[in-house]
Amino acid sequence: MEERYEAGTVEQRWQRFWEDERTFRVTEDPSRPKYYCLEMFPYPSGRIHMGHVRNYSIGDVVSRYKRMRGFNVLHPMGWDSFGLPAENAAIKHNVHPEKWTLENISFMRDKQLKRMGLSYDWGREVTTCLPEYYRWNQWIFLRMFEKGLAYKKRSYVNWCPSCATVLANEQVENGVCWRCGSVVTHKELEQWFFRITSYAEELLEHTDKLPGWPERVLTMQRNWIGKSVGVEVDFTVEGNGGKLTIFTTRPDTLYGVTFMSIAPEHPMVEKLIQGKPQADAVRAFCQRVMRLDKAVRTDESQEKEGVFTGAYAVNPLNNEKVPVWVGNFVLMDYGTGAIMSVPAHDQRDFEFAKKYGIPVRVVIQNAKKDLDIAAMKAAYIDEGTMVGSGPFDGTPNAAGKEKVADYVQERGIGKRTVNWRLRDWGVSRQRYWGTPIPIVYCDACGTVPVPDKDLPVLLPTDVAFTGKGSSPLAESTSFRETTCPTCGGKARRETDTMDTFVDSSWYFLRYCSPRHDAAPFDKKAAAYWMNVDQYIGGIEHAVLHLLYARFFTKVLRDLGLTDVDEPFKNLLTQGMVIKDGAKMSKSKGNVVDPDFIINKYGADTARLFSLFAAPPEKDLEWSDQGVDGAYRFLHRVWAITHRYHERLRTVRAAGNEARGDRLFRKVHQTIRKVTEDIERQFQFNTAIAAMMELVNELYEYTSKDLPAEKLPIVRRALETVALLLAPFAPHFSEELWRALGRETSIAGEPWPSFDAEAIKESEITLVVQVNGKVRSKLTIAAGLPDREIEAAALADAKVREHTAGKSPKKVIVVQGKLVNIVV
RNA sequence: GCGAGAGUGGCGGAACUGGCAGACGCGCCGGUCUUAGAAGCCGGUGGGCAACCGUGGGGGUUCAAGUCCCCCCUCUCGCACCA
Repeated sequence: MEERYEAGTVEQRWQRFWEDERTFRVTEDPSRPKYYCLEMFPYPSGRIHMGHVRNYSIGDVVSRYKRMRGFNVLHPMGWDSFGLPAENAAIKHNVHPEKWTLENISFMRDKQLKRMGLSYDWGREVTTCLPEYYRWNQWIFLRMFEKGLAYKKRSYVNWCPSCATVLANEQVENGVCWRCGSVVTHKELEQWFFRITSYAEELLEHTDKLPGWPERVLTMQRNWIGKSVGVEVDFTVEGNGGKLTIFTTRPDTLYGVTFMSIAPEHPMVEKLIQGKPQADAVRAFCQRVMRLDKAVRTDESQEKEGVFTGAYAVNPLNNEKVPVWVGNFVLMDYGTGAIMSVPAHDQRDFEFAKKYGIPVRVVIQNAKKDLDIAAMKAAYIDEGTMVGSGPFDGTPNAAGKEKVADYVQERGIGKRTVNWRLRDWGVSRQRYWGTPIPIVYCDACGTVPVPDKDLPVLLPTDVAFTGKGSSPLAESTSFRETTCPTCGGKARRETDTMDTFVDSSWYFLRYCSPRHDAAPFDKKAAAYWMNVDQYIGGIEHAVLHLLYARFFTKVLRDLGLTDVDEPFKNLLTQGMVIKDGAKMSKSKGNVVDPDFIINKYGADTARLFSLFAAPPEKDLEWSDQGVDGAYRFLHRVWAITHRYHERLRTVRAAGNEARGDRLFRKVHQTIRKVTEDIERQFQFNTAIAAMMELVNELYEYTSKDLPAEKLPIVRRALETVALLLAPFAPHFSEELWRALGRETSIAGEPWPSFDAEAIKESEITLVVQVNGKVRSKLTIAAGLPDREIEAAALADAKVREHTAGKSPKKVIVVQGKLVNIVV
């Protein structure tokens, strides 16, 4: 053993060892319990950042710990490698996206991740931009197409005029493109969609079956899915006999309707204004509203405006005639694009009615105090009794909701419905660097799926990246022109590619059998490994990726490929790494480069610090001095091991015979503490603190000349430190283990167990309080009865001082903790 | 506005079912070693001269409250014209 700890040499040695020994390669083994630990795979941007270091350090502790506990641990890594940055690099630096991506991957894998000493089974690496992976995206797409889960429709989408592509909702930040800052516009395009709404109900219901997920993520998903139960009711348009269908969650207020509002895009608008004097004004209004960007339009602070169409609709419940307005706040893509307005019981309708002088009619009466329309300053939205509602008068409104719904349904003027906020998932992207959509358009046969035998539809490499016009695929004649698989005639390929979220929606299944070439994954392998026991990643994917992955898992289950309903059993959302109180970013100049830290201190220090500075789910404030502290701790462990390793060569580690020894007790207390902290929600920071305490105790224990008979206890302590530290600072621990004369790899050693008997203290220190204030401390034998403890406390000199001769009114004894004397 | 989470020394953070607030680390102060310094090692470190006071503020329950209850303030994150 070297006298000084040189992280670089140590880490290289063990990284080579693990690689040569194939230490972390795994296969299915039904005789052992499996554990699947997964961190969200990275986009190969070129360099890892501190967020990755933290994410992978957390996952690696979990994996190595579970491994030491005897689990067969699947811990894979791969690359989410399709996406815009590669293409932008191509335009800017004239390098092909594939070359750029693959080079980034080898750099990040070989020069960065492998230097962190992560226990990945690199034999399972998955790279989504390779045909062997994306052909299965295409295969799954075709299965979904067959089941009607993938379909094409015209719709309005976010469009960045400068990047010349559709943007996903998440790529639009405050109405501008996340990448170039251009104002995002809307464009009506024919796009492919996945029918995620077919699974809305199950996606929502199963949020109750994920106790291992953070509540806030589940809440975000529930909000996003946005289930809303209500009724559709048909209003007849007076005069032209047309029908206006509205959706409402408040059928109990149907008798209070005083006007209707429809979206400017509503197909009925033209019909309603036909021949009316208002026609031009309405058209102008609609034009003006529709021109606005979605972000502006749906901003709540946007003034609520409307215009009367001149038409009237008839309320089917009371046959009353109410005016139909066009409102700028009515959305065509939610519900039916038309609403009934009840100003007395809806705040927005109330404001609108006040603004335009529309009548207000109370139909839900407040039981405590009658509502007075003239005095009302806001809509009454609380519970009450139905009034002015014909046959329903006197019904409590909660029950009224059901009764009116039944009534409407019986009379055939409407039906119960459920509306979802969740939209179908638009997956088309007008970009090159993604999975080609396996569809061919033939003038004779229409939309034709590419047959399985022709998969993969390869991305052509000989395309031009100009950054102008349409996407390189659309410009590529050789790609676009093909023959129809059905009739053999001339046909053209779909030139859009798939959203990269498709890639990440099932990669965790691919890891189970990454080289399988008959299906996306081997069913048996997946049955053994799935589901993911622990998934770890950033909160930013709370809705998108995590919802899509859940959706895909259910689709694949329904295709008979897997039996699991949910992909991720437990989810840990780790906090951000921040510096000087702000997220690390180039523009703020507060970025800490992982390479720099690893070169200077080694990976073990980088890992240890990022685990020690904060609990995993909280933000971590980066501190250069804190890193020094972690480094110093490893040096301390190294130094004391070095001091004893020669003398310990022939010494066996102490066992039960050492019970009662101070250090031996601390060893076992530490095993318990570290084990509990890992098991209890991965509290690595306190686990590391406990190891530091043990090392501090060890220094104190050895500070005076140590008799030879204590050496077995020192050996036990050092071996335990090495074992407990193994998941956290793996290279370092291997080296200690070797220095202590052990020949095995510590990564395969069983996790130490503690001896409950050894933990027990023979003497305990009790706090003695007088009237709740600490006045003295008592060191007594453990396990004395309350009576004796009380007597000892009352006899204490300092206690007598504070009780001043008064006799105690009450004495509380809490075993092992304190005595409180009340006078 | 609604929902979730948080507020503890100079800093990051501990404190299991109410039971010594501040574990551990950083920083700072002192000692040792050294010609000197760095590193290491050892000791100290919430405030206050003290009685005492201290976990965002104010009430309460309790022998005992960071922890439980009520009211309020601040911050972070999500949702937010969804009919």
